[in-house]
Amino acid sequence: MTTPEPRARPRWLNDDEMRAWLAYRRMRLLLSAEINRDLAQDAGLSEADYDVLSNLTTTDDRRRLSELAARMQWSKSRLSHHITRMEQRGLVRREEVDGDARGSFVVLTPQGRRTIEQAAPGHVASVRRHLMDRLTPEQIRVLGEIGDVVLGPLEDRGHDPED
Amino acid sequence: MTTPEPRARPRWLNDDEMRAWLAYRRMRLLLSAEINRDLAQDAGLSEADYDVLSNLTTTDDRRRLSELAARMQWSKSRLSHHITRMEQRGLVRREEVDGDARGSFVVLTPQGRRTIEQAAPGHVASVRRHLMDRLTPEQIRVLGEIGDVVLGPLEDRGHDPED
DNA sequence: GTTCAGTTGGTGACGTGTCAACAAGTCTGC
DNA sequence: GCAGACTTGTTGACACGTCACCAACTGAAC
Repeated sequence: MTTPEPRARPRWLNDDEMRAWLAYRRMRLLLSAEINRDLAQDAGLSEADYDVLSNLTTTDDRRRLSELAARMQWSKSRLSHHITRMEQRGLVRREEVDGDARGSFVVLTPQGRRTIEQAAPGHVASVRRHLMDRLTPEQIRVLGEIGDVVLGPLEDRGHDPED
Repeated sequence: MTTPEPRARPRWLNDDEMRAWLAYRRMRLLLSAEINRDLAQDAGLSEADYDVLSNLTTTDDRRRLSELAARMQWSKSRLSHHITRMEQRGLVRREEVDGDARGSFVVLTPQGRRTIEQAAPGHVASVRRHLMDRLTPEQIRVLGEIGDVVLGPLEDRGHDPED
């Protein structure tokens, strides 16, 4: 309230910055909605489901819950809840870990594997249709750059999505 | 399942495309979390709250619910729920519309106005700190461009976020 | 061995967003 | 004026994510 300088003269966003900020926010809202819609319609999956499944396709189709959470940058709590729901739909199941009675594996079921394999081509097509095929190679490159610059500081010392 | 061509040879994402796609998704997850955290901490608002309030600051600090929903590209249902919650916190209130008994205005309360005015400088600073000040003018320009290209088709003939 | 700090994962309560259904009101054409 | 179509906004059920908390377990120091 009384801190004099920080609040004093805010440097507002200029036109380009405002345009970029709105672009980012609208994409978060509309682009995500569109891609999620496609995914739900032709595979019955949410984007979150798709992510879990695709991060689970490895040599043996299983990962420790913590490892999976860290990899996806989800909180363990979020993942635990989500796994519970996916378990009820038969897409994954939990399994005990030998040698660490606290731990649990998340394992892709055959149905889960079938589902992700059938969903993948359509999902890629959807990402292409709504995003990639509208951008020039240069724009795609810059988008990647932006991610590196913005996410670098957050992924390191950032406030982890830990519980 | 048996449609031969569309599913046949999916054009997977190349390296730059994958990098851009991951960048977009990680930003959606981490950048949003960071900016929301700041906003919650120093103004007690969610990003959604902030948006509603800032879209409500006009000459007379009021808008029709539908108009506000369209402007924000929210569904009327979402907005109605959210307004109910903000109403309970004293940030906005509903008011009847003369001449259309179905309608209702959403009106900024004095407390709502104070809140947004106090929150704005810190929020801008947060957007700068986490995003804008990390980007070159060129990157900012391209991000705006990307928004135009991607959102154009969605905002027009897109599946409206209507109820 | 025992202690104790740290880790792993789960849980319940809560705020949020979506979807489908709905009531009430308005508008159009006749 | 009135039937039928459309609009406005609300609601309830549900899926999701966060937060705070917890129980069970592990591992290192002593």
